[in-house]
Amino acid sequence: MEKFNFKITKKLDGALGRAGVITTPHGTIETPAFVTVGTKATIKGVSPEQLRDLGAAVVLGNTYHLYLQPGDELVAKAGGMGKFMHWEGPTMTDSGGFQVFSLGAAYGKEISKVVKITDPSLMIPERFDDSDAPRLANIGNDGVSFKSHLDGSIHYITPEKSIQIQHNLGADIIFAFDECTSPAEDLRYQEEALERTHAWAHRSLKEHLKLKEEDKKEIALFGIVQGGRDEILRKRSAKTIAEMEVDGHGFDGFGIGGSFAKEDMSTAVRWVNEVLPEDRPRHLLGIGEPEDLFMGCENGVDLFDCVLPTRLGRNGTLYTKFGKINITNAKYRDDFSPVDDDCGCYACKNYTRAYITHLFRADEMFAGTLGSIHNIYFLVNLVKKIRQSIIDSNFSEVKEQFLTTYKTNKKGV
RNA sequence: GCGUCGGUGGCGGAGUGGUCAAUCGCAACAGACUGUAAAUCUGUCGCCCUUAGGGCUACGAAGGUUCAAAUCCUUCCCGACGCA
Repeated sequence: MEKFNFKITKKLDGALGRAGVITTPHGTIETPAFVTVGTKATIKGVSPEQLRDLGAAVVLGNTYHLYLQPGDELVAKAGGMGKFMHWEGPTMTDSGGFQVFSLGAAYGKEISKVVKITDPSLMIPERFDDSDAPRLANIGNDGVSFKSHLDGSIHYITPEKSIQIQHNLGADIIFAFDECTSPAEDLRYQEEALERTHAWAHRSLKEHLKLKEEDKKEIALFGIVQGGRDEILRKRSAKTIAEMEVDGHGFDGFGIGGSFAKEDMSTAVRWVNEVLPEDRPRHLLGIGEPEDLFMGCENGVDLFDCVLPTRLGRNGTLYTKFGKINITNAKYRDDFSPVDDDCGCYACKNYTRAYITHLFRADEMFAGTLGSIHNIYFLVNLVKKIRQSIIDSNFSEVKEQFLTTYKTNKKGV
């Protein structure tokens, strides 16, 4: 069985970017790569065969969701998440740290991971003051108390518990339990949360090494860098996580977490990747718009995951080289061209916009499948092109060319 | 022919004297979505003026009662059912 490792094959001149290969027990991942999100051990609406055929390399499942349903022990009994879901390639699981945010501070609110407001501190306090707002995740220093959205039962997740669940799920790469903070939080809170995330990272690492000793599973653990939008915190976090060790063992790679204001993202990523050691892979958690992918690759990110291709694909928004289109718009009813005439995906090679808009209008399940296949292909392939451009030393040209066309946003073309 | 019930916005269907341009659902139109509480959510949805707001035309048709009618009365048209 191949052990986890990461090799850099080419670096970007004058920037942090690089192309490389991650090896896992279930195959290799050529990086940079777009990781597809299969929260509940399925890419919503897409079969593993379809996923493989469109060129995806990795699937990311979720600790919290799989722990609640069907239960991590059942998944272990099935032979691990990959075997359970019939995905033979590399797998990852997220630790549940994002649910600390999405079911906590963001619960019932219009806050998302990437905020539109340039300066999140300008968010209207009354709107975001949630001290007594209901939430499904409540943070303590030792762990997080979750109230299940499925049946209301209470579950206390500690770093140790998250790692135990993840070892049961048995992915090739797992993440330390962290606290993804809201962009609306002030610096004082970000700092407090960061200390907690660091303490949890240490406990995660310790538990992981202990379990690895016991279960002999070839699982790699990534530590997560947080720190909000503050330079000092981000760099401190990167340094802390990078240097963190238990019995001489550190993290196998890194996650860059947290939520951002769109404009902050590139600086935050740069701050972190300037500090993180070069020889271990970096995963920018939950980010995946095309312009973000260029930004991340340029700034030394090796892995991205994002729900956007599947969520948008299911909801009728499709990527094209001219920007995103809403395929349910009336103008596509009699448009017999493919979604994107340059696209080589199954949906574009075989179906028209008219047909896909019909499927959406008729509430047919296949609509979401075709939309997801197209969007995943689009993003997976975009990152592959970026990777190739790093290898071919023409990243800037490829970026410039793509983004210029993409921003024209010629809807209807 | 007689009787009963009913005719409301693209459709279904509330409302049964003022707070009704008319609840709600569907359809339609548009928007949002970034480690998935999401095959979800939001907005618009009679016409005109630029939003707050204002004006106009509307609840089968035509008359009428009333300060005020989708709502009451009369006649007519149409539909369902019942009796001949």
